[in-house]
Amino acid sequence: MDTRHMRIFVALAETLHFGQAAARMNMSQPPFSRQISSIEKTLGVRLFDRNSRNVSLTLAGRHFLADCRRVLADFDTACRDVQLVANGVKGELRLGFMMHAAHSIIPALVRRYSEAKPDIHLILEESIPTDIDTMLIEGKLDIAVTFGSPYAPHLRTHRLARDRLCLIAPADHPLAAAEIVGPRDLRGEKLIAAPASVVPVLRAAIGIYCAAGGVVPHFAFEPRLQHTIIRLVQEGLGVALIPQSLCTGLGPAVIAKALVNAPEFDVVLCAPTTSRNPAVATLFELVESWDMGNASTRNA
Amino acid sequence: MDTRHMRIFVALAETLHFGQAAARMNMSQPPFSRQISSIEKTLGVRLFDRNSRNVSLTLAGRHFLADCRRVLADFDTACRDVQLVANGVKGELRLGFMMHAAHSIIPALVRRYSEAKPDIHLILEESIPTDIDTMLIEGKLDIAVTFGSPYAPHLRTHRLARDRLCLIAPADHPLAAAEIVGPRDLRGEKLIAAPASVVPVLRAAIGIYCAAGGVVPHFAFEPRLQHTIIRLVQEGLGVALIPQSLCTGLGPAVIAKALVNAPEFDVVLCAPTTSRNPAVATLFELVESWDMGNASTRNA
DNA sequence: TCCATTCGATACTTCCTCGGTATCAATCCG
DNA sequence: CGGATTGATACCGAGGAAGTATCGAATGGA
Repeated sequence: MDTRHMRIFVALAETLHFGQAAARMNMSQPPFSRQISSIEKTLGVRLFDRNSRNVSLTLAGRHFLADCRRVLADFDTACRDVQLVANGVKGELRLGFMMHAAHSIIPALVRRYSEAKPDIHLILEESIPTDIDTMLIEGKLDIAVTFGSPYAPHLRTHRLARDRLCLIAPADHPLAAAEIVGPRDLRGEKLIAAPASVVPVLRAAIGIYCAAGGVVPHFAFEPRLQHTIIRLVQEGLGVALIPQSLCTGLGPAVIAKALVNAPEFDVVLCAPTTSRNPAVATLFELVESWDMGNASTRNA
Repeated sequence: MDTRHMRIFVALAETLHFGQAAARMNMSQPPFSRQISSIEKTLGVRLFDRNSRNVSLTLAGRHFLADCRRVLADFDTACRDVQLVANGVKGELRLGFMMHAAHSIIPALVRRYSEAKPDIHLILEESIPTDIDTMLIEGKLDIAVTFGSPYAPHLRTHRLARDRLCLIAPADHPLAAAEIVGPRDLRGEKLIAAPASVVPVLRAAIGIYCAAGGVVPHFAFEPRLQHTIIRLVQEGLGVALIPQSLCTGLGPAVIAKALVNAPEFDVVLCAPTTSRNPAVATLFELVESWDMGNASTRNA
C-alpha cells in the first residue's frame, strides 16, 4: 500500500465507476481494475460491493474513504510545506536582540516581518550583546539585532540604524549648564556604564572618547542594563554616556546633552553566513527593501 | 512521492547513515542513495547536508521529518483500521429497540457489548416495533431488539427472552380479587392497549386471547406507550394486558395477575440477512455465547 | 424475445522502474 | 602514506505495472 493506491481507491469511491475513475487517474480501465483488486487483496478487506452493473462502497470502504482523504491531504501538505520551509515562507526564526533595540527597532521589525511572512514563527530572544554573539555562533539564534562590530567576516550584517552617544547628567550637575560637552569635561566625573563583558562596543566607544581628551575614565558603577544606568543618574550618582535612542522620556531630573564628536556606532541585523535557515534571507530582504523605500528616515 | 519514499527518508533522518538506513529498509546502499536523491529532486528541496563523511538534516529536513512521522502513523492506522472495521471490531452499530426492551434487556446488552467491542460505537435508537421493522428494511438500523414475528425470512433472529402477557387492574377492581383470570373475565372490561399500528404482535396476542374466550375486546383507550397504559390503569380507567417484564414497580394502586394460558411471545435480536455491517455478526455472537453460559436464567 | 450497449474482469505483451553488484572518489585514522 | 569507511556512479537483470485485445454478464429498447 502506498498513497497511489489510496488515490486509486478514492477515485473509484468517488465515481463508483471503474472507467471514469481510471480516466481520472490517467490510466486505462484494466490496470485500474487490477489495482483495486490488488488493494483489496493486500488489505484483506472487501472495499467495494460490485456486480457487473453496479459498484458501491462497503461499510469498511466508507470508513477507509474518510481515512484516506485525511491521510492524502496530510501527505500533500507535508510535501508542500517542506518546500515552503526551504523557501523561507514557513518555519521559525529565532531572533535575538539587545535591550536597546527593544525600544527602537524591534517592534516595527517584528510587525512588518509577521505581516510579510505570516507562516514563520518568530521566536524572540532578548539578551545582552555578548551573549547574542555566542548564541549566533552556537546556532541558538538564527539572526540578531545588535551593535555592529568593526570586523565580523563570519556574519552577514545589514545596518538598521546609526546611533551616537550622548551625555546624561542630573539636572543640577555642573555639566548640565555647559554649552558644549567634550571628552575633557569628563575628567574626574563619576561615570556609570555597563561592563565591557556586556556591551563591549559601547565600553570601547566610551574608552576611546575619553582617551581622545586625555582622560582616564572613572567608572563608579557598572550595572548591566541601560535602564539601571539612567535610574542611577536620576539619583545623582554620576553621569553616563548612553545611546541617543534611549534619551527619550528621561524625566525632569535628568538632562541629555549632545557630545562634541560624539562616538557613533551601527545597530545592525546580523546572522551567520553559514546559516541554514532560509528564513534568515527573507528577513534580510525585508530590511533591505525597507531601506529602499525610505532610506533617509531610518537613522536614529 | 509515496509513503515508501517517506519511510526511506525517515530511515536516513533517524540514522544519519546511508548504509545503516539502507539495511533498515532491507536494501543495499546504492539504490538507497539513489532514492534519497530522487526524493530531493522531486521535492526540489535539499533535505540533507552531506559531504562524503557526515550526514545531517537541513532545517527543511527536520520539519519534513516531523511531518512524515505523523503522516506515516496516520497512514498505517488507516490501513489497520479498515481491517478492524471489516472484522467488526471497529465501527458503529445502529441498534434499535422497543420501549419494553429498554427496561429488561438493553442495559445489560449494551454494557456487555461495549466491554467486548469497545471500538464499536453503539448508536441507540428507541422506537416502536413497526418503525423498527421498516428502519431495518430501509437500512436505517443495523440490528434491533423487538418482538419476534412468526415469519420473517429476511431477518436473522435470535431469541433473547420469552415474555408473556399478564393482567393489570386497579387495586379496587373486581378482578383484583379473582383467584384466576381467564379470557372470559375480560368480557365487558374497558381494555387499554397500544394500537396495532404500534405493536402488532401484542395487539394480535390480546385479540386472539379474547377470541379464545369468545369475547370481543372493547378498547377504551389506545395510547402508544406502555407506560401511559399503566398510568391510565392506575387512574382506574380500565384494565390492560401487558408484558410481564413490565409488571415491576407498578405502585400500590395497581395489581398484576397472571393469566390462564397467558399468551407468550419472543423478544428477539434481529438484523437483515443482507446486512453489510460486520459488527452485526459480532453482536449475534455475543448473545449466542451469552445463552451458552446461562441458558436457563434468561427466560422472563 | 433478441440484439446492441455498457461495464467490469482476464490474458498476453511490452516497457520501465527499481534493486543488486561492482567500482570509484573522498575523507579519516594510524 | 596506506588502509578503511562512506557515499556516489555505472551497468545489468528481474519484476511489476500499464496498454491492447477480448470476454462475459447484465440491462434496456425495438
